Amino acid sequence: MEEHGLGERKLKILHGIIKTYLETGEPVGSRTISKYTDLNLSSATIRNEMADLEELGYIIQPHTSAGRIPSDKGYRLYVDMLIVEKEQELNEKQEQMLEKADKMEQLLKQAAKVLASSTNYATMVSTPVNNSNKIKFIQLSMVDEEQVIAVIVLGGNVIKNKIINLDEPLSNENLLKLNMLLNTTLNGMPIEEINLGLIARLKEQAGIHSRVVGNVLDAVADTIQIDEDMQIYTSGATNIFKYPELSDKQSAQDIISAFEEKQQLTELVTQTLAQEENTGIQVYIGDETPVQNMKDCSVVTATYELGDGMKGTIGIIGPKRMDYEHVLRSMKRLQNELDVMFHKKE
Amino acid sequence: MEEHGLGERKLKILHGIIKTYLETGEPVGSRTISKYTDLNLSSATIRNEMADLEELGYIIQPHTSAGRIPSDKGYRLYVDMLIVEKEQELNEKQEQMLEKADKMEQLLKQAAKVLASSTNYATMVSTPVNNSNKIKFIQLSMVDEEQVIAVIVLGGNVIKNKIINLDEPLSNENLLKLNMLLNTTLNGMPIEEINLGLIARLKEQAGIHSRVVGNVLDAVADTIQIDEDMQIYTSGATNIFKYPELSDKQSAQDIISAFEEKQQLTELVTQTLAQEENTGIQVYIGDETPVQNMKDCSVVTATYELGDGMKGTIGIIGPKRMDYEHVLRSMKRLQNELDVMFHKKE
DNA sequence: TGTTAGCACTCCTTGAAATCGAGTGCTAAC
DNA sequence: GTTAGCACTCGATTTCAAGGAGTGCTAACA
Repeated sequence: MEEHGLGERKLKILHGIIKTYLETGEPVGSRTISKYTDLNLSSATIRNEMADLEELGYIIQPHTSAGRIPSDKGYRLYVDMLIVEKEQELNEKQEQMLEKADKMEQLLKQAAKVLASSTNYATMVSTPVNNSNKIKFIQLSMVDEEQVIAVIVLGGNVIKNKIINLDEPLSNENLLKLNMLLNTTLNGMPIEEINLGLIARLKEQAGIHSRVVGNVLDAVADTIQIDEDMQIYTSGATNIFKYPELSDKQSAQDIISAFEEKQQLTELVTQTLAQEENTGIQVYIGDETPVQNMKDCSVVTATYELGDGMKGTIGIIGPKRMDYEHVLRSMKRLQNELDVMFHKKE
Repeated sequence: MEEHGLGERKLKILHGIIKTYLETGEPVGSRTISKYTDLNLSSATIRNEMADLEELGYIIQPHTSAGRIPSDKGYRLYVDMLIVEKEQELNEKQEQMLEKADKMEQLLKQAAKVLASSTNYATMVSTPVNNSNKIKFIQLSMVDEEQVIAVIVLGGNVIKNKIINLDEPLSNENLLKLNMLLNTTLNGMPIEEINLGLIARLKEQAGIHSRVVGNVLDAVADTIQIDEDMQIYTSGATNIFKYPELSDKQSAQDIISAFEEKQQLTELVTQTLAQEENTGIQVYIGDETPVQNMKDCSVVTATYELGDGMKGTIGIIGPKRMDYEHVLRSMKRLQNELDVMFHKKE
């Protein structure tokens, strides 16, 4: 994690300050710490240590005659210690808090809701996306004289469709040929290998019918390529109003529009998925966050997996004085639960 | 609309008060009206009239020494007048503000966004739902030994799928039979006619294979029935922060969670669609709204149609001092635009 | 040398009092 | 019926004083 070079005592004091501040949201003074910790030191001594901690950048004094609040650096140290500590106690007993829901979509929505209400922060859950997925099934069928429907199933049973409007008739015979061609060529193929070159070759092989066939192939390629199908479900955005430091108009507006417009959350997910961490859990404090709108918050993300290279992200957004302990625990639990659920379902 | 029995002059004064209040959001005094209107009356006279209007319940005095603000009743009168007035000028020239987007989903999202940014209110757009839709195409295909995919296309090109896990193998022959059966029976059938009785009859006809076949049929029926597929897209929820009267924590929280949880919006849509209005545009002021969380707002909804009985809803949520004129105009325009777009696309 | 008591000082918070001003209702005159 | 004039009301804003939490520093203590 990091060299901090703080003595035991300074560490304890810092810990005390952060812990207290997490609860109260008010700057914490020397007297409080003096009584709170088991150090048996007078407030004066604490004051001296605090002065040091401030100089080292771990805490901040909002104004001369106020107590201290943690800086981002302080939070960071605290969280890092916490993560180390928590990694020990793996495989914690996990209750089943999620009812079974037969649709994944429902399940994830519910997960977000449960997480939000159990933490009192804003949450998001993304549907899993495939960085490297394979085509499992592909088929064209006539709907009527003017329309063909393409159905494609990817690994993880992701289904994609497209209705293709024909501008000239396509014989049953040709449809059959096309289906054969598509199946022999594309079946089992990872989608990232499907590119313009391949499509061109396919068109060539399809031979003389190239105009209609070409259109159909283009449509198919298009359908596969577009992977905007990551959905993000959010819940508890209004929880931020529980924290005065995020409740002023500007902050609230920033955070909530990030939640509504989803664009920024998508980036957050992408970035999270890209980063390969051992535990799969990441904590962004203040400016560390990839989402500019949330620079006054802390963001905790976790990755869950489905196999087949499908991965999704869970996220919690709250004030910097977040109950990191609880959040990390909840995260880990949900992460496990999702893993279990999805592997059961396969 | 309603008997109000107000004289020309009182009406003009009320109109002036509302109009001014819409712009400023501040209680409006007699002097302002005296100067604003073309009545050429002194503030004293206006004051007398105002006292009358207050007694009649059209305006309210927040406290003794303040100007007047419109009551819900006042707004109602204003809006009703406006609607009558606007119905005259149908078929107004409409600009194309929406770029073509080939996916309906994209189109609707964009519509919400455009509407939000052009009005500065919060907006929602629902995807169309079918009260009475017909099956246009239905097909089962083998994905592999253990899975069958059902693809169903409804009128309006709504596509539904379901992957069905087989617990015992299904021969190609039987699959073929099933497909034939499904097509002869269900094709062209309105979905509301598909019920348990029909399914039972189908199962009977399918004969001896009843176990596998039964499961498949159940799954198909299930897929069709579930019409939770109405999506609601929202935009500009944070616009409410532009209006101080909706910016306090409680109101903001109420409104925004209604927007996030969608549940209440769904009810709003359902209710709107149920109500058959000539123009398709409805205005709910304050307590009139079906959504409890929005009782301090005005809600304007409009219905758009796709033919085939597919209908969707557009909604605008803003403060009671909404620019009704502009909103009604925008609504009507968007309504038309959507109609045009969708009918073009068929 | 590290710890602590004591004290002057800072500066935010709270609340009361003073002031301001927009707007009213009423009366009397036109 | 309309209007000018005036006393009055009452929320909003500003001002000011007190209160108090917390600090930094110094000097004494173990």
